[in-house]
Amino acid sequence: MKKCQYFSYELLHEDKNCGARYGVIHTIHGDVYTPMFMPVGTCATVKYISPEELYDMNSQVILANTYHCWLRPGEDIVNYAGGLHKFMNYKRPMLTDSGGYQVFSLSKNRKISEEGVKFKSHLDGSPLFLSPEKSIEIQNKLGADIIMSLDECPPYPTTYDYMKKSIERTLRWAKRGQEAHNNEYQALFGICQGGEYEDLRKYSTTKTVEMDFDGYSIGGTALGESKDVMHKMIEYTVKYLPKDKPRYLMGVGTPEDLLEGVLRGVDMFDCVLPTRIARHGSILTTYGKINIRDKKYEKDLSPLDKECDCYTCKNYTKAYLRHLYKCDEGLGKRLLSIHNLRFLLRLSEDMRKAIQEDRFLEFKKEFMDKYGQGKPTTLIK
RNA sequence: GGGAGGGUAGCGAAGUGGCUAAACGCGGUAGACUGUAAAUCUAUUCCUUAGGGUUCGGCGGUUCGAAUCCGUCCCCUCCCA
Repeated sequence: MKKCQYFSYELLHEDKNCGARYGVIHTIHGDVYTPMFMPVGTCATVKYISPEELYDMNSQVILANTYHCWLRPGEDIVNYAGGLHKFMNYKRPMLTDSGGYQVFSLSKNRKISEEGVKFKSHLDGSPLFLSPEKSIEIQNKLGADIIMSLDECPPYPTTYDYMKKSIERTLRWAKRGQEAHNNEYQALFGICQGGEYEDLRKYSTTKTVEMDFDGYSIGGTALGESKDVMHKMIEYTVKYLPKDKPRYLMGVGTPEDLLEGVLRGVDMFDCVLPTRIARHGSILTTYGKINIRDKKYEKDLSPLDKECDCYTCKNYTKAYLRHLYKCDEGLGKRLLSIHNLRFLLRLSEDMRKAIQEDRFLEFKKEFMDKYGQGKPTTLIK
């Protein structure tokens, strides 16, 4: 195992009134401030968005996905090109997911064993085998600043017995991945699972922490559980995490989920939501979610969100964006994605500021008072 | 002037006596989307006071029953003169 000497986390300030924390992560590609939202670029690109546009919207870390990059173009080609940063011309820090989420999302096409996961490629059905060692090997070649240990992400709900077996196996996989890790420039995060079961969350978390990772991820949330359950999953995990390491809530989420996570001491988030829903016409605004497709915006010459400072809001009207959307023009998807990403990045900035001033709770209430005035967002049944 | 084929919902297009208010596609109107198998998926789309009402170029027939059969008129496309 190669321990990373180029990665560290500093807790700069804790809000006096809640668990929210402001910090900085040092990497060889620069410093990033937390709490932060990380845009997802599964196939080594944030869909429709260039690196320059990401810098402009003050994006810090972006993600790429091990499973997808493994299939195309292949980790050796990325490595030959000089790693993900050079390959895709992104100069800021990057993170790769381990393929653990595909253990969940491709569940119809895979089989889990102690050794690893057998997949059928979603592209052509060809057989694939991903082990903890293989995942780390691929990620070592991809060269992101932060990499993830391969985990099993069981669906929600999962029985207690299965979850117990699953977290035991994920712990063994974590150990194997740690031993396989062979790139001193990369920080390795362990992933805590355990579903909604308090004792399993505690067990998974404390055992993972004992292995001394560079940071800790909270997995298994936002899989269809209620908000209450999600909040409990976060609490059951954060409780056992060390203060001097970053905490990453994987796959989350909505503006309200970010606020709830930060309130409970989470530092990092990622989610496909802003980009995916943008491509489908849904827009996050200060006053709630809207759909640009709706006829009421046909002649609306105002920006998507009057309080937004993004490139799209500074330059384009709803009427034009609606037109682009309805014509299925790529520029529409790009402009809408820019807005939604900037919305969550700006929310992150505002949260950091509020925490430094010990007024996170007030900020959260003010934000939700406005955001809730729009159409209620029922993202989880 | 002669011959042939057509006119079905906003558009394209099935259907050729009852199971047809009428397949399907597009377009329209809405909804969903949380570590991306996602430029995807779902609902809805003649009118309606929800009981019904009015439709398949127009009009008139045949029939218990017609978008479907018959007559006639209008219009469109192609070929020959």
